[in-house]
Amino acid sequence: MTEKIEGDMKTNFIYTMIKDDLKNGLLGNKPVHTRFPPEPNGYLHIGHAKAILLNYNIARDFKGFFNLRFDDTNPIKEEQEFVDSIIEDIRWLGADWGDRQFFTSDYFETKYEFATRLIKAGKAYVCDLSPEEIREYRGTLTEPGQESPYRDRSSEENLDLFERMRRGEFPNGSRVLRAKIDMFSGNLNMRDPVIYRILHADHHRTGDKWCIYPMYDFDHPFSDALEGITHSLCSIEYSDHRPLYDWIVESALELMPEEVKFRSRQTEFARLNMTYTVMSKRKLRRLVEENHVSGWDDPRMPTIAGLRRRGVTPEAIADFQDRVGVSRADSTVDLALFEHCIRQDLETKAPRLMVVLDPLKVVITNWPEGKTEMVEMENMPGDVSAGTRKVPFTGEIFIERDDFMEEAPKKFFRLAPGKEVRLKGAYIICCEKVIKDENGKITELHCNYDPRTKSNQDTSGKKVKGVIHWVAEKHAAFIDVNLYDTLFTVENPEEDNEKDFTGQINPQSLIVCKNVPAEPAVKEALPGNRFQFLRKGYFYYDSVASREGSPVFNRVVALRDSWAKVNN
RNA sequence: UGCGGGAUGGUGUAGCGGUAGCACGGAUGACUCUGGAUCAUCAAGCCUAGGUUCGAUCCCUAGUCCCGCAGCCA
Repeated sequence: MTEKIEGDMKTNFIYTMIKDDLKNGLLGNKPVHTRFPPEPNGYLHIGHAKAILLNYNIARDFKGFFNLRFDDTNPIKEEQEFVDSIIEDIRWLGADWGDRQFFTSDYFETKYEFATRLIKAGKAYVCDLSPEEIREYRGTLTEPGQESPYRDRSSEENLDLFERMRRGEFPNGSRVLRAKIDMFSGNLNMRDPVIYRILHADHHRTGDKWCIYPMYDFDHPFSDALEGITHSLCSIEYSDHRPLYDWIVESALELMPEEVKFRSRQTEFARLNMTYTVMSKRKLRRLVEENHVSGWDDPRMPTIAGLRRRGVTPEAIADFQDRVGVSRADSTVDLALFEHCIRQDLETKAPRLMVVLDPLKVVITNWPEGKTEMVEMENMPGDVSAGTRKVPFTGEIFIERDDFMEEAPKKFFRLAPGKEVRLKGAYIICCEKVIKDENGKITELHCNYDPRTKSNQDTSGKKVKGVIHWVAEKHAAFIDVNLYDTLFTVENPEEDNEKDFTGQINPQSLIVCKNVPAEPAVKEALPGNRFQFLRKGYFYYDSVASREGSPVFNRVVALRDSWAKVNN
């Protein structure tokens, strides 16, 4: 039985490691404890969702805990606005941190104390080198650094200087506190890294209480140790920081054992990349600031806020993350996988509705003048419990313009002159006349219907290959619809470093369809509802863009379209 | 002659000494009142070269290619 449970567990290198840790008793009687440590300086995106769900799922699967900790060590970049959006996004994703919401700034005092102990232990010193000098002394990738002339100050002097740094006696950039490690290390991070800098700036939480702030490399491992994080997961670019992480944790254990809850360890995994999108905060910010999109929550953005407004469900995102897995290898996931997860989730959740996005009028010449017939349609094919609805059918309807072809190829199963097609839920019609304007544009079709072919009561014996959707003109409700395509025209917008990625933006990424006819049932839709517009895709009632009485629907994702493939 | 990572079908990911599996994507067919969904079938892979072994994707050696690192950012 245990084997069965083990078998159900995900098989990735992190789960394997944790199982081993548990088996080897590395955690003692401590439960597995993870965390997600966002810096509140921007919006979360789908790549963050990978990290959030990975950490959260581990805590869930191993019956442990998951913390949310804001990494707010840099007052210049961080804002409350982002704290709020991050909380909203993580909640929406379904990751639950219970009451364990922390700010790294909560521990500034403890961290200061730790720093002073480091100084007393001769493991840190105040350095007066300028930023430029520090860079020069650091050496290069291939050459070792050289030691700072301030490296061997007495701990009394260091302590005094550090206290005065805190008191605000020195200007920004004049001095820093550095860990005394090894200027000759092959790992740049170990060359006496800066651990505190002077920043006379207001912090979004601590206000003007501090004018010195810890650096990530000092702060992060220590916060993990304080919170008892057992497995500190981060992305690959932090691999080089791991020795420093361990140095800090070991030092904390040695100098501050009373505060340290666990000897945390860092494990790195590859971040998520997706085709047809960019993921870096900097690039996403440019898209917003240069108005290539309408904002952080533009439905074309890979941000959580954007995906939510697009209409993607948190379940689809979770499923996607499960399928993507986690490894240490660089990878770019095919957007098609994400779209598949979305479709699969919505397939059984989204009731069907008929909407014509590009209307072409059809007059049914033999339909009794003025007659409206209510036809019954399933809300969810294959799911009787979802019930049916009545849809009005009349002699003047709209069909999709591309469901008609004047000169149709053999494989075209829809309407063409002299050819028959079924109107979904209603009758089979045959096209008898094409009406055009002076420019040759088709403005209207005249068709006749076969009264024997009513859906579910068909006595004609006719078999037609094509079934199309329609909306009765007289009863139509009108809605606005946004059709989205990928924001970029190329799979990897960042591939060519010479070209700016904004040059690859897809001019067709948003197509707005105004006042498009929909069956009257759409009037009962509520903001936040999702539907499948028959044959057109899944759509989301966008509460942000909609106004009273004029709903806006965003296409979450189109349906798979095998005709489009045949077609080209 | 810096340090640290990584290479399994088109894409993502399992397998860690015993016939290379899953998913997406692709192809073909069936079914269908959504060219949707569903079902069936097929194509497609271990970076290279040596070595160890009865047997290597896995272990060893030597390469190749790719990624990250020189903020008082995180």
